[in-house]
Amino acid sequence: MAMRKDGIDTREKILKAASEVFAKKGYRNTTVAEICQRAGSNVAAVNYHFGSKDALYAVVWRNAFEEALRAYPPDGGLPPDAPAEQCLRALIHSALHRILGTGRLGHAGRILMREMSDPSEAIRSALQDVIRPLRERTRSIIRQLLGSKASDREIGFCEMSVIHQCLAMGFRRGKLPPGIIKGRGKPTPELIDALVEHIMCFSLAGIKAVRENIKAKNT
Amino acid sequence: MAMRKDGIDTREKILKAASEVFAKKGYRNTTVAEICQRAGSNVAAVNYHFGSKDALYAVVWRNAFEEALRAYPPDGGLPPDAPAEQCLRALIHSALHRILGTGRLGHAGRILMREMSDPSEAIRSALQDVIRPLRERTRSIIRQLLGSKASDREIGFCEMSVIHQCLAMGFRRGKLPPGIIKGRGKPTPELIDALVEHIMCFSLAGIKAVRENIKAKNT
DNA sequence: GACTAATTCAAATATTCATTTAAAATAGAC
DNA sequence: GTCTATTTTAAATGAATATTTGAATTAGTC
Repeated sequence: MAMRKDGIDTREKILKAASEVFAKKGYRNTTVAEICQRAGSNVAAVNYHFGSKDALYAVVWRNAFEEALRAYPPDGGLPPDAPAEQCLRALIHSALHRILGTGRLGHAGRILMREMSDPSEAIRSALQDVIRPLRERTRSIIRQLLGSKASDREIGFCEMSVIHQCLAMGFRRGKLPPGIIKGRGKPTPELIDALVEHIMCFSLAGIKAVRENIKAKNT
Repeated sequence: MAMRKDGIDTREKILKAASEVFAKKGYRNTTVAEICQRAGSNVAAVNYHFGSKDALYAVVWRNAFEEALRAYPPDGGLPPDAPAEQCLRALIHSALHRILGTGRLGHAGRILMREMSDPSEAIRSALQDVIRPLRERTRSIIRQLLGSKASDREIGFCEMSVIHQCLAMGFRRGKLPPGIIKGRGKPTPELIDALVEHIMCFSLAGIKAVRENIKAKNT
């Protein structure tokens, strides 16, 4: 007999609930019980529908990531030969939205963030597969901006400087530091845009300075 | 009767072992059993000498933090009226050493890092007490560099840009990304110095660019 | 409407850990 | 050397939580 509609339903409800809780608390700090309670189902449902907490986590991750990348592609829809500066802006825009986005679309970013500082065996390799191409793209853009004389180390340092400005906000999940926003609310689209502008301005100047340094060293 | 010498001994051994394990794995992922095994003592020792895992963690944190701050003071020994640029360099130098330092002196930084993305109730308030003055100092330096026209938001953004470049490396504990160092080893003092220079160069240029932006807006 | 495979459910099981206990060992004061 | 408070130890306890089980329910097919 084929899958029943109510079965598909609770599967979906669990997926949704799990997404929310995993994104909010991380893998280790969420219990199957909490997921099921939020989904309005029995605790056995997770194992019935997904096999294990690990497997559920992997599915949640894949779904969330694919959805977020579809909503905010790292190339921002730019043609492959767009100027490096535009590509950088698109990259920052995409990263910030994936990390700060409220609702479903922010889940992947927040899970990724947690995995960076406390990797869980469950999705380690899947995560690497996903990060690698993103990093390659970043490095290629920065290489263009730094010029052909840049060493791997210089590119690596700049990559780190740019990306971690984007990740920064993710580490204070929700609770943005005082002085940046008034209340304690979620980041508004307006704030995200302001952040994109700030990181662009800061990073372009930083990269240019590093580039000058390289030039000075090579004379 | 006073404390016995062997008692003091195992207390010390546990403190040392706990420091190492907590710094490496974070609070939630370390077990009392592992600490005691590494210390060569019975599992009951933690509770006998410290009362609980929580309490042990708090002592470890306080010791590690005080030691690290003594070894790498955020003002780098500069006089209170030193120019802002020098203060910024000292701040970055201190932060990087506390985060990347191998051995004992790196523990506080690594614990702090973990607490940022996954705070444990055990030391939440102690942590805040410690971070507040550091942040105040950072903001004050950045305020000087940005000029008096800078808004709280602009200061906050720049603070974030600078500090998270320093934190960046901490999130890849040990495993530095390829392209930055050759092997997979621990960060060498030489690498740390290079990082300080990079972050200084990148950040000063970034801050200057933001400052120009502010000036342009105000005309 | 009866049948059956899919799903739900409550309870049981198993595992991992922190913490407690109470007896045994021992360092240090006298 | 004896005595006692301190410390160590192995085992017990208890709490949290993922997973399993088997019976009960139910949706969909004929």
